[in-house]
Amino acid sequence: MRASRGSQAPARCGSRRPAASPSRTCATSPRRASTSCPWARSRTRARSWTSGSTWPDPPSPHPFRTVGRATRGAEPAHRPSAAECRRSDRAQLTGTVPRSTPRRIFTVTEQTAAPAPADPATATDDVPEQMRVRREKRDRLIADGRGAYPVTVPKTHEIADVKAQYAHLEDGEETQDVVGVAGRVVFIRNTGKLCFASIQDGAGERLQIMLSLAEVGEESLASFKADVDLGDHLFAQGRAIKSRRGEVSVFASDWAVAAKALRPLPTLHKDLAEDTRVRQRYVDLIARPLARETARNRATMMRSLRDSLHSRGFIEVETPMLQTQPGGAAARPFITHMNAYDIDLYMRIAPELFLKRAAVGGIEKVFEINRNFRNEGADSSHSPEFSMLEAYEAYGDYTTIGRLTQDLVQGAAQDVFGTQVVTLADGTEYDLGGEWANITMYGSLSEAIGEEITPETSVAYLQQLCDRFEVSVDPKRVNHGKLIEELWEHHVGDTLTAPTFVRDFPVETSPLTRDHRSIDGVVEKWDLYVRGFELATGYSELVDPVIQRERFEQQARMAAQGDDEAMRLDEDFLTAMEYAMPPSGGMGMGIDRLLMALTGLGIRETILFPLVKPTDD
RNA sequence: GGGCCUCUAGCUCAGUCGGUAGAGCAGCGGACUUUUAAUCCGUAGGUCGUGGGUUCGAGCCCCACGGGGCCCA
Repeated sequence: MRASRGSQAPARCGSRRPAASPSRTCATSPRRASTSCPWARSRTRARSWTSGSTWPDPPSPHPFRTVGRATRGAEPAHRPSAAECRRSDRAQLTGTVPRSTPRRIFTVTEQTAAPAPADPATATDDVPEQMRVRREKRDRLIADGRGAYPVTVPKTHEIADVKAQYAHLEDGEETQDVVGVAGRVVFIRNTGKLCFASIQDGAGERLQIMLSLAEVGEESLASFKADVDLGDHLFAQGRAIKSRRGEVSVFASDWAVAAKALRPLPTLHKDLAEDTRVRQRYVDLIARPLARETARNRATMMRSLRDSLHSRGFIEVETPMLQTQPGGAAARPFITHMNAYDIDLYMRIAPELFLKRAAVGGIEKVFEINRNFRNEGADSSHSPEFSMLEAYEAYGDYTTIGRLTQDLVQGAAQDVFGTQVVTLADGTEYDLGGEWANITMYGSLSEAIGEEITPETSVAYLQQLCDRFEVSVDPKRVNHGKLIEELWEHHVGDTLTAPTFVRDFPVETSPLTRDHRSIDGVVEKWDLYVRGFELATGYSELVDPVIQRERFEQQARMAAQGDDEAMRLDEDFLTAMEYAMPPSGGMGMGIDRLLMALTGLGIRETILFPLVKPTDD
């Protein structure tokens, strides 16, 4: 659907362009993923020598079990991580975390790891001092047998759980409850015989660890001071207490570096520079709460969309991303090559033509959320790869699909933020609630320029208007619809702030949309504008295969005139349509743009790992 | 495509009139058993995006290129 518009920036893909999410569904259920996913397969194989031919139990709440199992297997080669893993014999026997506190939780049972040899390529003088120092600390931890990258640590509690469970303690009150916690060190304060460290988990929850000379002993405390840095993953086991200053803390009886960081953390009190945030999102996620929040909000939003669609009986499908012929939108595709068949393939610019094939086949309420690729510019609202939701509803039309779209967006706002009045990044509020405005393209344009413009208005006159208002149009694409669209964007598009459906577009702009049921020259299409940009588009789908063929032929003529975004005739798609697709409403919505609409962030903030131009060194 | 801004220590940034480069954080050494961006003493750290040019002398002026941002088309 949303394809044909050939206008400028927003029009290009406007509606259908969102962002990205790494596709790794197979990673979440390793036991089931052995057949179709090569990644999972290789993982299974790699593991099988330690634990037999089947997968171990689901991730054990008692990491020691895993340790025991892992260390029983013969290490095939030098594997420092296994050798470094220390474990408690007692815990291994019982499979539980000891309640009484052993002096040393970990004892090295195998010391096969040779002290890491200095790597001449990296341990030389031209690495920054801080990296050299941290590498030396890593080497020392390994040489001492403490380990810098143990296989596992006996973590028993999440940080948030400890904080909640012991929040009631009085200042300075101590318990005898022993917990094991882990997180990244984000603060260290050393007052001599007592050290404080704050560890942070992936959600940004922080917990204070206290290490005293009396509790851990001189050697352990000295090692902590010497070898633990900001940025390291730290495990600590000890009693849950509340400090004299009222902070829930773990009073460590033992600790371990869970993973040594070789690079220093950036200053946590200042945001990273914009460019660094995007290029090193992993650092951004550690350092900036909004980055963490956005990644989680995106996940909530995706789940909300899927839940809303599933609850309405829609079925999610996946359609080809590698296509022999790009279609479903007016956009330039990426081209790639398939060696086996020695043919060029196109990365899809839209899923539309395949979703309609699915509708022909009887998947009548169907949707897909996935990536599209458009070989066009990249700026603050366009990414070359973006995620889009497309949905088709048999026996619906552009009105019912508009209602669905409003419900989806409002539901997402509700699920992510608990309200339909969202607070944007700049602090302003934006109201997505209520019934959204409906205007028509010709009506709103006529009103804006003060004279009646209709589908009958001549191209010559529209060209005059464009000249008068200094609206430039690519000469290769001049036609009634294109001129209307450009004039409309110039006069009306920029003025829309509240959520607004703009309905009834010129036929030339929408080759996959059916003619209006009562108005000649326009098609049943809307664009949804939110905060001034195009968020979604919806159609009463064109299902007459004869008219569809004519529209394609018209597009082919536009292509012959030099319009490189014109659609190409897709014979197999027409064949499918000749089996008859039920009357349907369809919509496409940019997922990245939806998150932008909900948060006020730029597209590079809503995409976890946006494409960035490589630096030149 | 056009205009403007920007690139300096691991990070965030200052750097005046062209005169051999600074701060905070983090790092290193030391002190400190309740800190919260701890504090105190000491200390190390630089291809100033890259390449040219002007100049006795360039982080600074000029040109080109590269990365990023903003605004326009």
